[in-house]
Amino acid sequence: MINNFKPTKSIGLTKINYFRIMLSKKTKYGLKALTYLARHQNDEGLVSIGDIAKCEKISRKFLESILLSLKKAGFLNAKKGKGGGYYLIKEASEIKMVDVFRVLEGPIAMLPCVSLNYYEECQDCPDEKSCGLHKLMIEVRDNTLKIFRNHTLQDLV
Amino acid sequence: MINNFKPTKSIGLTKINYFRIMLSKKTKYGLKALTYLARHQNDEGLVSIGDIAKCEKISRKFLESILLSLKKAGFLNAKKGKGGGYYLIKEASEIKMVDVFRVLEGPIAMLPCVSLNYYEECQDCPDEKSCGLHKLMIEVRDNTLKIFRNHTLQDLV
DNA sequence: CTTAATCCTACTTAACCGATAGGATAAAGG
DNA sequence: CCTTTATCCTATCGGTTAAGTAGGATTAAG
Repeated sequence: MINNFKPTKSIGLTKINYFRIMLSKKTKYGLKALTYLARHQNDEGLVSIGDIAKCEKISRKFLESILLSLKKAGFLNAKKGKGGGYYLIKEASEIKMVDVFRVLEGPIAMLPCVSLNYYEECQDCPDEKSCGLHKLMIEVRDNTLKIFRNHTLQDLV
Repeated sequence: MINNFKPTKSIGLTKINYFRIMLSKKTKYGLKALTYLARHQNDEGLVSIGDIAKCEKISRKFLESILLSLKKAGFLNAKKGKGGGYYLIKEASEIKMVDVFRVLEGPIAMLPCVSLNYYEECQDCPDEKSCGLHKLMIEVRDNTLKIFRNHTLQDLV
C-alpha cells in the first residue's frame, strides 16, 4: 500500500470523518496526473502511466482507471503499444476545474435538489422555493461553482 | 425503512455518487429537528423526539442520537422522564449554521491541510504555500465559511 | 409503581473508496 | 512474425462508513 488512507481521526471525544465532504483520492490523483502531463508532455511528447505513478507515488492500477475516465471525458488522449502514453488534448489553460471535478468527484452541489447537472426532486420538501435549506445550498453551490469556473489546470502547474 | 437512500445513480455511462460531497442525512435531520424545535417550543414548552420523528418522518432511533449530539454540543437541553422533551437553549437567530454543520457534518474544508479546526499537514505536498490546489481549496473554504457564518437557524424557520 | 421520556452501548446492513489482479487489445521494432 | 511494452477492460477484495435498529439503563411525573 502506497498511501495510508486515514478516513477518521479522534480528537478528544469527537470523531472527525475526513471521509465525506473531503476530496477523494481519485480527484486528487487525477489532478496530479493532469498537472504532470501539462508539465512534461511538451518535452517528450507522450507520458506513460508508469512514469506518473512512480513520480507522484500513486498506485499504478488505480491511476490507470482514473486516466481512462479522463480520456473518456475528453481531456486527454492515448496512444497504445510500445512507446505509447497519454497526452493532453486541450491546453492547460483551457481545462476548467469545474469540468475536472464533475468528472472525477461528481456533482458539485451538496443536495440533489440543488444540482445543476444532476437535479433530482426533493423527497421531503413540499416547495423548494420556500425551503430555507434549499436557498442556503444554492448560495454555497453558486459560490463554489464560480471559483471552479474561474480556475484552470494552468493554475496548478 | 422510512427514507430511501439512493447513494448512486447511473446516467448513461457515468456513475454519479451523491454519497460524497453531499449533505448527510444526519445533518439534514438535525436541521429539521432544530427548525421544528424553533417553531414549536414556545407553544408547548417541551418537544419530544417522538413528535419530531413523526411529523418530519425521521427514523426515531436515529433522531435520538442526533439530538443527543446537538445537546452535547450545547444547542439544546433535555428534560427526562414523563412529560419531558427537548428545548433550545439559544435563540434561533443565535444558532449559526457554521456551528451546526461542524457538529453534525464535520470539517467544512475539502482537504485536511485547509481545515481551520482540524488542520493536518499535507502528506504529499512539499510546500503548502506554493501548492495550487491548496490555494484553490482555501478559496472554496473561505467562501463556504462566509455563507455558513452569515446564516442562522432563523433563516430556515 | 406504573408510565413515559431521554440516555447509552452495541449491532446490522448496504454501499463505497481505494487498491489489486489478470488478462485483452494494440502498436513498435527487431 | 513474434517479442516487448503500452493502454484498455472487467472483476474482485478489504476496510470503513452512513443509516438504521435493538435493548436496556436512567430519570421523573402522577
